Amino acid sequence: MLTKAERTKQFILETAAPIFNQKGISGANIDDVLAAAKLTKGCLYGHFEGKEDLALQVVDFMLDNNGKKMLSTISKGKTAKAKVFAFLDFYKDPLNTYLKGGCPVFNVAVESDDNFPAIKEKVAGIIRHGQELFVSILNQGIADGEFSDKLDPAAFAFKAVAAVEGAVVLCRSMNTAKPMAGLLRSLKAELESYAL
Amino acid sequence: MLTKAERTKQFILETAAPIFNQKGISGANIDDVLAAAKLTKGCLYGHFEGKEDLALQVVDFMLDNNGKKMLSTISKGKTAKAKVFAFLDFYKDPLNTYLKGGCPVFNVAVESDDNFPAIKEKVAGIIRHGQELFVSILNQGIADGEFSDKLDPAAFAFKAVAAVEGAVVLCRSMNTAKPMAGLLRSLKAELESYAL
DNA sequence: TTTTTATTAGACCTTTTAGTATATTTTTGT
DNA sequence: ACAAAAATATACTAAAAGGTCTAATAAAAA
Repeated sequence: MLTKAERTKQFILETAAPIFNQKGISGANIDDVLAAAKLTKGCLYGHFEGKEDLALQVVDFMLDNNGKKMLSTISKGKTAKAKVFAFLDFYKDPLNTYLKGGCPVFNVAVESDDNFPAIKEKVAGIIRHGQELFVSILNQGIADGEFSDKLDPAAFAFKAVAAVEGAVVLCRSMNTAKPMAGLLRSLKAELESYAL
Repeated sequence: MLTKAERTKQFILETAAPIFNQKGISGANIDDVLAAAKLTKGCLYGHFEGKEDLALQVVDFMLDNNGKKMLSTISKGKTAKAKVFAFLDFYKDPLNTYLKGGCPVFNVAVESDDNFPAIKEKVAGIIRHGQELFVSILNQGIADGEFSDKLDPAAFAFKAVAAVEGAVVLCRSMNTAKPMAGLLRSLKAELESYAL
């Protein structure tokens, strides 16, 4: 069993995550988190050194969660095609993301870009790792005779992720999930055009 | 000739734009802007009601500029295909954007999403308008016999913008412009596959 | 159960940032 | 060039946000 302190810390991270994801690292403040968690300064500062530390751990928490969720989603697909489709469908409801405020990877990438070098490196690593995984899935698909070797795994992986992440932002801004459906259809068709 | 006050205001907006684009609306502060512009409070508050007003006008300034730049870029293309290619090439150097900090439309879209409803609506309008323009260019291309009517203008317009904008963020985070080149090639090839 | 230790509440302090008021300088129209 | 008006600098105040300290409470060990 987790100790009381560990549970409280976890609870703070869980409570802070949607606040940071929606308001951003700069926009979120300690008092918001405390009010949402119904906790007080003394408690929070018993678990975190300060806002910077909290922000870093919240980001870690969000990105780790996202990675796990993504992996479990993808692993449900048995074939390469099914894995890619599962990945794409993960983004089908951009207005109601499992974590309020859209994709944390992307949100953090945008904000950390010019402001938080340590966090930027962390996200960059996750993005790179995601690309590698995507590429390895497509390569497996080619090796298994699922796809033609005309398929450029790196190019498709990047295109798919860029498109889908960009689409989340566009959809959320315009307040409609509709264009996402068309995009997912198009990306699926594009992949299927390489099917053997 | 512009009055002194108008020039100063313009200068403040120009100075503030890269700061807001890089740090975000929440992350940017008045003193940053004043230091960069080598101006003082009294001056700034003579032109803007407060931070909120400044933020709103800086956003307007950035988005208007972007729109003008985009339009002039696109209008250099004579055919529909050339216009779309010009649009795509606009994004070819994501690490060195004309305005420091990446694409202001996207940055503002991400941050305003859950925090600044008025700004969110403004960006949403710009995105919608951009889509309409893109679609009308593609429709013109179909009407002119440049493209097959198998081309779905709305779907392609959304896909292209989402991909390119998403790619800017991914490239900036990973600190490499390389994948963007492949993406632009792929989007161009995709469009050309509908050429007659 | 009692003692010890860890955790949390709440009041307080500090720093940062936004905003104001007034004096001074600079424009601008005559 | 001069007077009126506008624009700007400087010093100040206000508010918000971050961070600390101590007492009280709750958890865990003896």
